[in-house]
Amino acid sequence: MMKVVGGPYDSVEVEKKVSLWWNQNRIFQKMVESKKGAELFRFLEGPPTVNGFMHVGHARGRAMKDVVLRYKTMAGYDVWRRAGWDCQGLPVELEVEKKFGISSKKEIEEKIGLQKFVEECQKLVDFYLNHWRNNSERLGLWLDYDLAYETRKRDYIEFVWWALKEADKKGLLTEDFKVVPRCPRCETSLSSHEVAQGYATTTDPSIYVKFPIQGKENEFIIIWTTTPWTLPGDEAVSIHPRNNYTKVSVRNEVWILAEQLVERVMKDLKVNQYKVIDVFPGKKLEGTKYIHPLLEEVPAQSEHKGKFDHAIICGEHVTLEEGTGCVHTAPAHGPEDFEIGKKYSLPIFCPVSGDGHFTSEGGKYAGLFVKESDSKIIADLEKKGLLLKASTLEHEYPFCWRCNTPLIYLADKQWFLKVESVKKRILEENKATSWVPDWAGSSRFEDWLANSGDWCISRSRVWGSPLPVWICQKCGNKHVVGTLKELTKEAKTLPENLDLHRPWIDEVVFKCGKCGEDMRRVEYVLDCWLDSGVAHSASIDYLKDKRLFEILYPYDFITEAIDQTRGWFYSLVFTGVILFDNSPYKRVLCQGLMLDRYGQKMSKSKGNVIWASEAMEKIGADPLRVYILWKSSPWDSLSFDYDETEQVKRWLSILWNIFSFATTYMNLDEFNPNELQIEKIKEHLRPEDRWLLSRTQSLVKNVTANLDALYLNQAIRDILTFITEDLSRFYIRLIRRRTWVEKKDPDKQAVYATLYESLSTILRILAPFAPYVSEELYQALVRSNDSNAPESVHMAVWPRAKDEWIDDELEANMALINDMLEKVYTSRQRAKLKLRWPVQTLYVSPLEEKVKRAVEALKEIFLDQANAKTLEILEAGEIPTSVNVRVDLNFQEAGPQFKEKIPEISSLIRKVDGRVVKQEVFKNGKYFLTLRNKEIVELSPNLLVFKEELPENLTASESSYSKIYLDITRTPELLAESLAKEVLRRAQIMRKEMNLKVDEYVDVAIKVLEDETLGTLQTVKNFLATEIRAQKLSILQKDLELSGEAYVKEWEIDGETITICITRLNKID
RNA sequence: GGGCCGGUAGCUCAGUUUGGUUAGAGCACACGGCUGAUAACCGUGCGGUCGGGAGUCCAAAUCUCCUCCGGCCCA
Repeated sequence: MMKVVGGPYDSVEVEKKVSLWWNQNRIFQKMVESKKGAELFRFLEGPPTVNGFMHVGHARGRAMKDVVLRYKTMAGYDVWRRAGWDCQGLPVELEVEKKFGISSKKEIEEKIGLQKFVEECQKLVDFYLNHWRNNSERLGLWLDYDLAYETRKRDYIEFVWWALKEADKKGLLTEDFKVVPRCPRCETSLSSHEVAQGYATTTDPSIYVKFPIQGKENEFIIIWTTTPWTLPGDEAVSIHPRNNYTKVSVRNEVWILAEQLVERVMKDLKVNQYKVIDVFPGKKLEGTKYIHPLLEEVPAQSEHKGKFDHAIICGEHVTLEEGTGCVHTAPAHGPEDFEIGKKYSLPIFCPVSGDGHFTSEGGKYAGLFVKESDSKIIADLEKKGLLLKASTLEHEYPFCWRCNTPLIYLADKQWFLKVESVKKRILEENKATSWVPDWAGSSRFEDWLANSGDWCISRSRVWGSPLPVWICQKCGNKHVVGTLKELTKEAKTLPENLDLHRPWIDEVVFKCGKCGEDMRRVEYVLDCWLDSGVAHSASIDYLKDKRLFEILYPYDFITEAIDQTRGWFYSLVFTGVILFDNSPYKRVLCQGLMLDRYGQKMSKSKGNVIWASEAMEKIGADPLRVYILWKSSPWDSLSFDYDETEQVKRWLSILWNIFSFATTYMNLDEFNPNELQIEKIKEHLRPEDRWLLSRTQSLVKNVTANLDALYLNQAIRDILTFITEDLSRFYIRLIRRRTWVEKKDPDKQAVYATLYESLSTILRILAPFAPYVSEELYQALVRSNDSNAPESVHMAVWPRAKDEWIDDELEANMALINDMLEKVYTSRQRAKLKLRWPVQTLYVSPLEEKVKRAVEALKEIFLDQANAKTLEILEAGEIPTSVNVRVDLNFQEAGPQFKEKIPEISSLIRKVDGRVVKQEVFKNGKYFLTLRNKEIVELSPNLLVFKEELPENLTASESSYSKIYLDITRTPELLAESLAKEVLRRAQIMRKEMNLKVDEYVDVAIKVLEDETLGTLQTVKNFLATEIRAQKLSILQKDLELSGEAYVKEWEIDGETITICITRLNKID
């Protein structure tokens, strides 16, 4: 027996029920089992950082993953879908710091202790990991969670080490300087993210300094700076190669600066008399040497004698918005300075230590805090006559977000993976990768790759994979550890039960192979992007057993948000090429970002974040998924708006109601889908049935193609349109009457077979998008009848489109019929004719031949839906005989052509029967008129105007395909039928209000006031009795005798009061 | 400053690859209708300088150039 889908659609309720059922019956495991041995589809899960909660943006990416994986599974693949979690990194540390009420690395070491701190990080990760797994499962994302990989696990870290050792063998692991923003008080470096949140307005010195040009008397290059303390570290002056520079004569001196800035600088320096003596492009200055302005104060500078040390160099980064266009360059104190310094092989001279004090290399300033040195340096410059002006400036400068200390940029030793030698391979591999959308790979990612520099992989933090590098304290010998085995075998001291994290790993000491001294670990941890970047192999036990690697690598598919261009997409391809010389992924779906309803980025500080758990509780996982997938292309940004999810819920409700309708009647009629397949009842299929079957197959075809192309929104949109337009709006409405027929009528059986076929197909293609509701409906419609059917819709086979069922002509004809029906409704509305009132005749005047064929083929549907008795199909361009057609000239067009002949032509053409002219014009494209002087005039359609004069009983409307005339004459028979339908409708409302079963019989009495009404109703008594399911039907003029079970209601119909009384026959149980 | 994405009705989006009839949907709003699957649904109406400017072309939302606004990434 068909299980009936009842009640209104309650997504949350359905999902609770289904997920319980899934768990109890181990459906996920069974699904996985059932695909063992099939062709593999290899998916690599990008591990979410398990820090913080899952928001709807995360849910979006996870919904996309799930759609693809479920689809591929149903399509017959054995899908590799191991879950993974990114556990380490700064965000976890920051949250733990907050928990302890501290805010710097220094405090971790001094107040908490590394061990306690790391243990707390582990606990926090446990907490969030649990949250993420629960919410992912609630969302319906089916991954293999039990075997999930975690970047904090021993085996995982071991692989990261192995990868670094491989990189080292290839000469790609190096130590180098990097300029990083640093808080001198917390003694820690800050990430760019941290820097961004600490900008504030502050007052700093603003000084102009003259740098004497070597070998020239009184010639200077003029620079401007707000950080005098960086002058001891100055190594060069940068100028823009393509901007013009000038030599300006001031008093007895020559100054060099950018042409464009001369006026402004002179004004600022209060120099009134000057003369520009030369103008030339900056490039010409390259290599010009100057004397370091603090050479005497900072003796270490005199050792810098390279080709470009203390020289003018060229840099595209030089702007002409402030200063002099000549930029003092200290490679150790600015990222841009550092970059250009490397290009010109300048020394990375950093006379400042991590706490912001000058070291002994700072000469005269040794021991001074940088900010305190500013005034001393200014005074020294003044003394030497090199200072042009010292004032102050208000500007934006970054401060430490924790302690509000101004940040300083310092060069620091860090570890890098070198990119140069592998870049070509990475670019090649990226070209071979399939990106959706294409531009994400071919433009955006390629641009990033082409411009990427060496990857700084070291972090001066605690909670991360430790850098596996040990350095000899004496001779500087370097030892990179690649495996645990190597560690345990070769270490000189090894703590018991070694945890690979800090602080335990820091206790491991090696003996130097060269000099025998102790080797200690370099106290860095690794960038967490390196952790996730090796997920391609670290997640599958590569070091222990390569079998999985051999079948999985490279993976078929990954999908993450567009911001992973610089993150995971990059770290994957980088490590893949380094280790295995190819990219770990073949295809990428790039996801857009999730914004709030106003298009603003969601952020905690704005307070506009929508958590996934909240959304799922509020609207349910299915509606959330469908909404997210439906609203925009996967790669476009999406503004999340709760109000809009209502629409999606309504659509799913329609689906639910369709099933409610279908299962109710199928159950009532004991329809058995297994006995009655389409093939068996083929000859009873009506055109609308064949149409629905055709539409269903077309839909399957489109959805499959869109899923293959990863146009997920197109796929779900097509499904939703089919459900609302084709099924609900059209087919169900059309076949409703056929389901009311008693007994096992083949015409009704055809409806059921058709509906069953279509609905069971829809469920399967909807399953990846809305897994819960699809399951619930599948269990009711399919599984309740067929114990041989797959246990779950997610174990069912993806439908293959049956081309032989697709009838393009039928679909096109039906579209034409619908177009015409719209016009009928328009006409009815104009004539104030309710659709419930039948009309006698409908004339169709097709404008194209195909319309005629469509109407002929689907005449019955057309009449039925239009509620008309007879249909007259006219020839193309023909007009019903009762319509008078008048023809006249289009004077605007005809005037210039015929000029003085116009009056005659006009009077002649008016006398002709317009119908004849119109038909002639329609057939031949022209009409010939003979004038009194025998001249023959050719009239083309654009010269003529036709005016139809409709008789009172006709109303007309026109579409691009046809013209429709409706005969609205109301005969007594039509009036009787109209009245019957009015009464019927009200009786049906009453039945519903009485909560009668659909097929329950009743007694009915109808009281009318007018004799005429009584007579009219008598003529349709049988019709009424059948439709209301009245065992006894009486139509009276006297008062009704009421029994206790009777339900009575008075109605106003066309100004007359009609009382309907319905009596229940069966007792209520 | 560079790269990429987007800008179409009050709102959310199609359409742009490949130029071609009157630029389409849904929501919202107004009016009307339908209803024994329906807290549903249907019709009609209202609503458009296709961000702006210039160009190419018989023809531009669509191609080219410039420009403005928003977003992401990089400097």
